[in-house]
Amino acid sequence: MRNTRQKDIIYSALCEYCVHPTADELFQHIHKTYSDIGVATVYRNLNKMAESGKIKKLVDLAGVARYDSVTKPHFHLYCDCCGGVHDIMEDIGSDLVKRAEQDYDCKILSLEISFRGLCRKCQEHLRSNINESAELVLV
Amino acid sequence: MRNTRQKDIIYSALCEYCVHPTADELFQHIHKTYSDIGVATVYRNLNKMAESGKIKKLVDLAGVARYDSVTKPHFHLYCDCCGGVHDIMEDIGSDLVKRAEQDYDCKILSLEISFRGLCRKCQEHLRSNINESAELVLV
DNA sequence: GCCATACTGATAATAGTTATCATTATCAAT
DNA sequence: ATTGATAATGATAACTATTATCAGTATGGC
Repeated sequence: MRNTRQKDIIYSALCEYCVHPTADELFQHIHKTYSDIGVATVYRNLNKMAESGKIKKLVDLAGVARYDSVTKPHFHLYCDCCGGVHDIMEDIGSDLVKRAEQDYDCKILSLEISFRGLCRKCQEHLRSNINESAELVLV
Repeated sequence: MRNTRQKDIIYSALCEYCVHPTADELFQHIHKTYSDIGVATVYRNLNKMAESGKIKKLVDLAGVARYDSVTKPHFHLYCDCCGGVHDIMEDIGSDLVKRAEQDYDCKILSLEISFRGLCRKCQEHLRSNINESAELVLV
């Protein structure tokens, strides 16, 4: 794998995010500053970096790929309100893997835990809105 | 939601599977017997039943939607070898949810645990093949 | 600096899914 | 049973996310 200007730009752009962007979101963001970098290059590099383990690839509830620069084991909260994907750094994996392997006589290589709900920010907004107006309706 | 012949056929077809099929796999299967049922109807009914809670919708590692007639809480093993999605019925959810809600001050509405690895059958095949031939290479 | 070749950008192609719309089936009220 | 409002259907067009193609370009070991 060669080092290219594009790869560096894509990786640093990804690192700016904490709500793990899709390939296209990242492309749009990069395109503002570096209009010479093509979509295919963004997709290609993200997938290559995910394969090599430099970044993580995950699939959101709509089936769209998202990318994460944090590689140490952790899980994700998909916010119903803002659509963002936030990190949950609980340490639980290993027990779970051992139990499932014993109970089902299978080999587990990795696990991904996806929580669905409301992130801290959205919950706060919701709370304050409810205080201001009782007519608020959740979408 | 009205009752239709199509919905019944689609639901019973889904119930036959234990490796949760994609909408298209289900359509292909149904099409053999009921060639008058269209693809759109299969997609539509699966999504409607998932919304109403009659079945579960999940997204596999490739981002493709899969459907599951088992609605009680459980998790999934995505087999790297056969591509199937198998049920893991461990009881762990509630502790995890409480901990994450406390630690991250968020509201969790559901969680999905996805294991990646080898299912029982594939692991058995692998073991017996290794005994027969030492040249076996994992893909 | 040279050269093999991995990488690039533009674009065509693909896969999975959803939207459109005229037609048909369902079901509550008669 | 018949009616009528309308939800559901099937065919297909459209859309979205992603990958493949390919000629041209940049990288890095020599």
